[in-house]
Amino acid sequence: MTGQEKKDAKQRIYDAAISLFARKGYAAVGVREIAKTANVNISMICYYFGKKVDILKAIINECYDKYYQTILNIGDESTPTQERVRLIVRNLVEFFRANTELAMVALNTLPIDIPEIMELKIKWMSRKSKATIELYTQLGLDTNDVVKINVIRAVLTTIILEHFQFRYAWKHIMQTPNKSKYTREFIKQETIPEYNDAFYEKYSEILAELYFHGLNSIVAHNPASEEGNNTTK
Amino acid sequence: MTGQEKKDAKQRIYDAAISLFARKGYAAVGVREIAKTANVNISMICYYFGKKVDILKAIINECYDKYYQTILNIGDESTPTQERVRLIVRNLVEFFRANTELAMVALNTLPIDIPEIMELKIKWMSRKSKATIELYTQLGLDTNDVVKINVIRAVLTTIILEHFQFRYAWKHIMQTPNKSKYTREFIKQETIPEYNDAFYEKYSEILAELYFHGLNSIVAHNPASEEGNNTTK
DNA sequence: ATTTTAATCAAGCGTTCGTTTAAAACAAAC
DNA sequence: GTTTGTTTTAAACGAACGCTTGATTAAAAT
Repeated sequence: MTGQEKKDAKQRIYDAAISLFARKGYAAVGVREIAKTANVNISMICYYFGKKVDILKAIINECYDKYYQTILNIGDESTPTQERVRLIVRNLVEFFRANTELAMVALNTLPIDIPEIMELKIKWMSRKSKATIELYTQLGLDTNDVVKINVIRAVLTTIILEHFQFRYAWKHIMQTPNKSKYTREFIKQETIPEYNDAFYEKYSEILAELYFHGLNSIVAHNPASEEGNNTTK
Repeated sequence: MTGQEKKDAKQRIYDAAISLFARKGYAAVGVREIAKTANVNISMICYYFGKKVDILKAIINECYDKYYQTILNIGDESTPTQERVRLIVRNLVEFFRANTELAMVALNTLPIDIPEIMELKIKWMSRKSKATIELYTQLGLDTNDVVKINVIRAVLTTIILEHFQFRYAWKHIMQTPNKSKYTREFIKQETIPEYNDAFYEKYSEILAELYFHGLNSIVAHNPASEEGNNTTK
């Protein structure tokens, strides 16, 4: 009760940063804005995190950590293939639903010109590649076919992330008080459901269906006019 | 020959901005850096574009304009469905291939806190929604089923964009002189093909396959335990 | 020959950036 | 009640930010 009622300053800074980075992007948010949102002094950020980029590091680490717990928790090779696909879709959807802003920041931030972030992302992507190979093999996919791998590499994550980004943007569009002509027209034209449990149950089911049958079709796909240029290391 | 040899200043500013925005993100790039890269004085940017945000507007407009030329150029309803899917995938891949940086900037920039950009994007997205309805109908998709629409809404664009973002990032990873342990390990572990015409022909074919069969599976999908909660406006 | 227009430049406006410092406030421990 | 270590504060550092100004140049139009 001695001030434990409110979250400690570090957590408030962290939460404010996630929220602001998600909405504006990492570079567009200043430390002063984070401090103000978190109701702390500017130098608290330095005190708890060091540099601004260290907040981003913490965000990326938390996100990928949770992300990999998610995709690893889909049973082993004894589980039927379609069931595993259903599980991975369902888990991913739940992950993004529970960590929308966290995932938006971690997955959207362009790392190319921030070497430390680039390295961090590469470290995690390296893990992911290894983790997914096993699933691809079970699906019957030729993991030496670089084209097929390039097509499906990040399909699931990307599709789901895009959905939550659209949902996130939509929420902000609706909250904007003064809407332009185009915006009002767009709102009228789009049919947006309630994003509740029922929606995401159906969403996961349909996405799993699409993913499973899509994958099966390219596993079976062997073009006639192609010689084996699939192991071009 | 009177200085027409080099592109005019406005074009140099525009090209520099696209390249820098793609690599670092809009907010992380300053006008001074754009001017320096374009080899012009800072005030030329104001002279030709006005505000910094006006460069972004021009980029977004050019991108979406080309984008819609692309997705509209896939024949009409008399064209066989699978052929139209093949066409739209092929065209989209060619579009992203020819305009990678332009598309990265236009599609990745977070618009929520820049009202003018938000409006611009909404204007274009509104057009897209209308344009794709016709194709969905031909595919046999129930366009009143908000869940199915939510699943496939931006699937194609998102998948292809992700591929080119990965390719873009990979190029920069390889160009970095001092690579860390993780990076070297990642490079060794990944098999990256030559991204030439042959690759993208096969890539388009496989993606079209995945998309077509995935779509067909969800068109046919009618869950038993669901009553009609699909018109929840 | 004179005026108009378009293009370019150096310099600087006020503001905000990420970061740091040194000291105050506070807690618990002795 | 003093000490000790943690948390918080105000103030300020130099650098970079977006943007503007006023002068200069060269070509075009009159």
